[in-house]
Amino acid sequence: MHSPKRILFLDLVLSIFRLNGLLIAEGDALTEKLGLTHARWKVIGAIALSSAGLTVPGVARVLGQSRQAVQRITDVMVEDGLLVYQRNPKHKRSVLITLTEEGNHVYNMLREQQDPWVMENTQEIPIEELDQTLRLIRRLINKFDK
Amino acid sequence: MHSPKRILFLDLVLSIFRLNGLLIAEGDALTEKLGLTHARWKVIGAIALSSAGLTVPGVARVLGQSRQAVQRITDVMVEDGLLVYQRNPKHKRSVLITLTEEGNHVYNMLREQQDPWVMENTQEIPIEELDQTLRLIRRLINKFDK
DNA sequence: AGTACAATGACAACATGCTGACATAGTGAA
DNA sequence: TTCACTATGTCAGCATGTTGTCATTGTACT
Repeated sequence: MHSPKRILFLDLVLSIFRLNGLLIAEGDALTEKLGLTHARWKVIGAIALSSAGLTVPGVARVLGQSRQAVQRITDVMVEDGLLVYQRNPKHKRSVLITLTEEGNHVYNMLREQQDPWVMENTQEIPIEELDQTLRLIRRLINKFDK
Repeated sequence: MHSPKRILFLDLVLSIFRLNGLLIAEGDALTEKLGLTHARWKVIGAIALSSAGLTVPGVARVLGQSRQAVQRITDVMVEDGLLVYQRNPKHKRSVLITLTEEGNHVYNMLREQQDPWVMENTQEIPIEELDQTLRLIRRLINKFDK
């Protein structure tokens, strides 16, 4: 009933919750000077990583969020001049989101903050351990993502 | 610049975000019939696990959240009859939170849902892998939790 | 004892997430 | 082509999280 595995797994779940919160706080601190929040750097990151351009529901699928939540954020980011909606040759209504010049600039600044942060927090951790952990996390994601 | 480790780590971070969302969805689905939401079962779990009773800021510290957020949830849960505030012999203002009979009942039902869920999702995963992953996650938590 | 600092409760403003509902556009099969 | 189904944008309501502020209570040090 209270098997070691059960305890271990529940502990892992709670730790995921905890780490999630801490990572968001880290990211927010990292990007505070850029005027970004976690909702925004997630979107910027997703778009910057996509070569072909993404639609709003596309970003939502990548981030695993509702399209409505993403739409609200991108609407504000377009107003703020970080993103632009561009005609989508493949779809009359669903526009593509791309970074403006300013959006690209912010992304580059984000990278400048992020790189040393990653360095600092991974240098003592063997790459094999990171890899093993990522594999297990992915395995769990696949289990739950239906 | 785009070192494998950097990519791996950022991938891990994104996967943590993703898994966090999926776990919350899983928990919500699991406890839907009990009338719980993730904000509530987190609080119930924290209180049930503490033998001595917890204060509102105490729960907040355990969960890594703001005391205001926890206060809001517990106030509603007291109204709903799941929790009671009890005099704290050690502090005139800061009351202790305990489960009511109904709260205990709900927690037991939660356990009945949770146990098979844990079984189902861990049976193919060696305990060593869970342990390794938990250790790395904890290591990262300690790094960021200051 | 007195006093500065920390902890707590309470309230407010705001950001972000979800779901539901509706109209419209796109897609694929008969 | 037509028609059912899916995808998308939009609006609304709500749950949950954060931070900031203020008054009050506790605590610890001199």
